[in-house]
Amino acid sequence: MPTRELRADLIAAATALVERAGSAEAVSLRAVAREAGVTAPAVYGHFADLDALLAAVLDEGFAALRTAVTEAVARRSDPGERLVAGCRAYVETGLAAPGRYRAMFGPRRVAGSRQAFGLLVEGVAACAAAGRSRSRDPEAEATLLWTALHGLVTLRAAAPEGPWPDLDEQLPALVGRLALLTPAGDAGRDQAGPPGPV
Amino acid sequence: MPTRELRADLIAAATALVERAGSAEAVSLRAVAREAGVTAPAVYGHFADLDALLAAVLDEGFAALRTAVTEAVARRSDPGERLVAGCRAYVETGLAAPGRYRAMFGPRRVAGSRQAFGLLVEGVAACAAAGRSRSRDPEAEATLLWTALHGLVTLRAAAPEGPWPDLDEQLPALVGRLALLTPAGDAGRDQAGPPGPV
DNA sequence: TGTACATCAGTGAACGCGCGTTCACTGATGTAC
DNA sequence: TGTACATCAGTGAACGCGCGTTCACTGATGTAC
Repeated sequence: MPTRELRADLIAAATALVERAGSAEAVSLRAVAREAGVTAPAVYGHFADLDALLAAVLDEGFAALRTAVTEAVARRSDPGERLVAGCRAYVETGLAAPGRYRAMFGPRRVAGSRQAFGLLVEGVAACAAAGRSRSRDPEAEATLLWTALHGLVTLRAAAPEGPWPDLDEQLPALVGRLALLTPAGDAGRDQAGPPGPV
Repeated sequence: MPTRELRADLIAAATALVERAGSAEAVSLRAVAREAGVTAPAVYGHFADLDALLAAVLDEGFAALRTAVTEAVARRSDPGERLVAGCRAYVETGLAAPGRYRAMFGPRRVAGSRQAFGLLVEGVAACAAAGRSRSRDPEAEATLLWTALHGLVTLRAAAPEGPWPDLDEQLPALVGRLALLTPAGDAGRDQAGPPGPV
């Protein structure tokens, strides 16, 4: 058993247990040590206590979210596409580890989530500046968006058996409507209908 | 200590603990008994085990959600108003006991949530039938709505310190945009802008 | 190259604690006469 | 009205268990000479 890698192994083991339990509260220090193939006191060489270990797990989760969104956004230039791609990356990263995502927004831990929100505000504002969104208050639109994306991940995580519509349909509709995207290119397709009553 | 009321007292005690802990996993049978002013074995006279007790707590939560929505909807006749009022009742009931709400959608428990979804589909369909919504697929719109309402409750529950916009502003926008409401009466006000690019 | 020693990550034993669950019990309540 | 008895909801003691944390230790690794 290598020595200097134990810290990473412990985080990996704890991540697996959080995912399996679907919650951070149900994970014990001894269980993590067992999963990592090490005795319980060995944990204290790397973390002050169980809370510190779990905090590291959740921090990694927030970092994963941030990285995925940043990379997805960097790969495109059209503001509408960037917004949709960023939102999709957020949702997909969340759904790739739904138990961890849920724990990240669990009781008494919200940590690094506000950073992602900043990206969202910028994304909406960029769309508005480019005439791709009718938004007059990008922060309000971003709040609605974040709310909906969060709901998408957690609701699907809670009822994974579904039935759920295809993400490829649902997500552009959600983003298009909440960010008030206007119909150019792919995004906001569903805004095309007549605005008046049928 | 009265006898026949103990069952209700235990549920009330467990509800309080779930709320305080923000999660069902962190609640123990002995803690519930303590909170109810009774010894631990007394619980077994009313519930098979801790899981059964917690299930009763969550069932009450789903019943509260159902009742609140049903009553709010029954109090109005305009389909658009009914939809918004029902959604508001859902969110407010959830936020009144956010810990319990979170537990209701926690790992391995989803139970009675699909019923509320039926109400939502009907609400959107009624709006569409009355020409108050452009929806061509009420089930799809209802899914988006439920997703967003769920996100609204859980995200605010996770970060209660805010800052969050006023529900009176946020909720009609969310419902109006996702349910494709058309601007008549109060709801869907934000659909009034021009549909084309600025 | 070979020996003596310091370092220090992880071990194994031990502690006290709260847990879920069992069991024989007790003592209040309600009925029969 | 008064006594004897059945019922049964809740008690108190006990069990074995997994937990977080402590402590002295061990044994592999790396350095000094």
